[in-house]
Parts: sequence; structure tokens; C-alpha cells
Amino acid sequence: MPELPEVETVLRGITPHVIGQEITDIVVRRPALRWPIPQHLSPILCGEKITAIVRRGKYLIFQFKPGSLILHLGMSGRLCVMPEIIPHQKHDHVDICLSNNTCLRFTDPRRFGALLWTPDDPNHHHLIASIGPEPLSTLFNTAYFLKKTRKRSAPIKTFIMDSKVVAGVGNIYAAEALFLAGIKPQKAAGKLSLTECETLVAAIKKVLRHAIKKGGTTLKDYVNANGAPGYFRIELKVYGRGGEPCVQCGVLLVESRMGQRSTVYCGVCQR
DNA sequence: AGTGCGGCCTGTCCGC
DNA sequence: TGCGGACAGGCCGCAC
Repeated sequence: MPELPEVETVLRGITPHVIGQEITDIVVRRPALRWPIPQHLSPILCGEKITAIVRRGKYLIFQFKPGSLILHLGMSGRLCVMPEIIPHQKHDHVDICLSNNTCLRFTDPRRFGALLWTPDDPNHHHLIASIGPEPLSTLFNTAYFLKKTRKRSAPIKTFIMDSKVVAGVGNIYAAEALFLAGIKPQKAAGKLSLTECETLVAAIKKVLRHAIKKGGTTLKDYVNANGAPGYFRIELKVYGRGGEPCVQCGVLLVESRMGQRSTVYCGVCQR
């Protein structure tokens, strides 16, 4: 599933191919995603150029003079630049057609994704406005995190997956960051010491940076004929490894559920 | 206000 | 082989 590093990789992959391109058509074949895709996009955007693409958390924001498209890949979404003559397949819901006869094709089998339009500053859109700081920005730091966690009883794993606290930390990287920081996922956020806050903030940044670096080296081809590239997988130390030995101490990793999410951790290395 | 859960989806895997 | 059911999960929006 696309996590923040994958979304960042998509952004970097497609940007050089679509910036400055003029929209020639927007084909919406299946509007029923998480929210209905607006049907009137083509008349608004035809002839307009994509001026910039930015990422906020796991949202990609395509900016035009009249407004912005806000895109979320959800669980199974993919975005790829390809020649528009390539026949579309079952889950290819949207084509954003460009003047060089390529298109940005949005594919999403599970349809948890979203494509929305706003004529206003996208940062004021309700989905974007409430998002916390970018994890890789200096706004996300020990002082901020310490303050945010105080008096909070929610488990730290749930807490760091809250997009209001920090943008775009999903289940996989939450588990990996907590392992790296040596903190048990169930620990109440408010019980973290200053040092633990510092360690966890650093760990979140580290796992995300590492994954983005991996994505940059493993996925270069965002322009191809057969559709989207597969999502990359960094070597995960805990996620998906329940019952297997801890890479640090050899004790079998514990798999439990927090909310509806599978949670894997080491009962020895994480306290 | 903070917390936790329901619901949206479909491909994949498992057991019968 | 075919089928049903469990599972995967981001994240909004609601209920307590």
C-alpha cells in the first residue's frame, strides 16, 4: 500500500514528465471512489497547465491556475504516466490527458483513493488544513512532539498514526519507527519521557528517509507502457514478521491487534 | 476534547 | 474446481 515514501517517489517520478504540460482532457470512467470524483473537471482544466505538484502527507496536490486537484492513492492506488493510446483496464478510473499524448492514469482496485477539486488554496481544504506537520520538516521536532503527547492516554502507535499529530505515518512505518526507537506500541503517548520523544521523532524521520532513498533507487520508471510500477518494500524489521525472530535479540516477535490494525513488536527490545 | 470504532472496497489466500 | 469467508488497511466521520 502506498505509504508516504511511495507517494513521495510517485511525486518525484511523475513531476519531470508532467510539469508544464497542458491538459487536453480528463476522462473519469468510474467516479465512485471514496468520494465522488467531480464530473465537470474537463471544461475547467482543458488548456490549463500543471504548474506544480506538491505532497502533503499522503496527498498529492496538482496545482493549476484555476485551482488544485487533490489526490489520495488510498490502499491500492497507482499513478503512472503512459501513452494515452494504451487501452485502459478494469481499475483505471481516471486519465488526465496531456498535450504530449501521454496521460496520468489513476488506477485503484479497492477504490479507497480520492480525487477532489478545489478552486481555492488547497491548504485551506478541510482534508489538508487539519493535517499536522510533515514528518521530515523541522516543524516536527522533539519539543512539538513532547508537548503534543502530554496528558494523552492513547497508545503511542495510534498516536503517531493520527494525521493531526504528524502527516502520513501509516501502519508499516509506525511499527518500524517504534521498533527502531525501542518503544512498545501500547505505551501511552503521555508516558513517553523527553528522551523517548526525541528518539521516536528521530526514528520516524530515519525510517521515512531511508524508504524514500530506497524508492528513488529502485523505482525510476514512471513512464512505461504496461501501467504502474510495483510498490517497493524496504527491508522491514517487524511489520509482517509476527512469530519470526527479532533481528536484534532473536526472541519471537509478538503480533497483536490495536484497533483493527495488525501490530508487530519485540517484547524484549521494545519497552 | 480525546478516544475508539464502523465503514468504505476488492484482490488474495485459505479451507472445505 | 468452485465457493465462501477472513484478511489487508488509510482515514474520515461519528458516537460515547
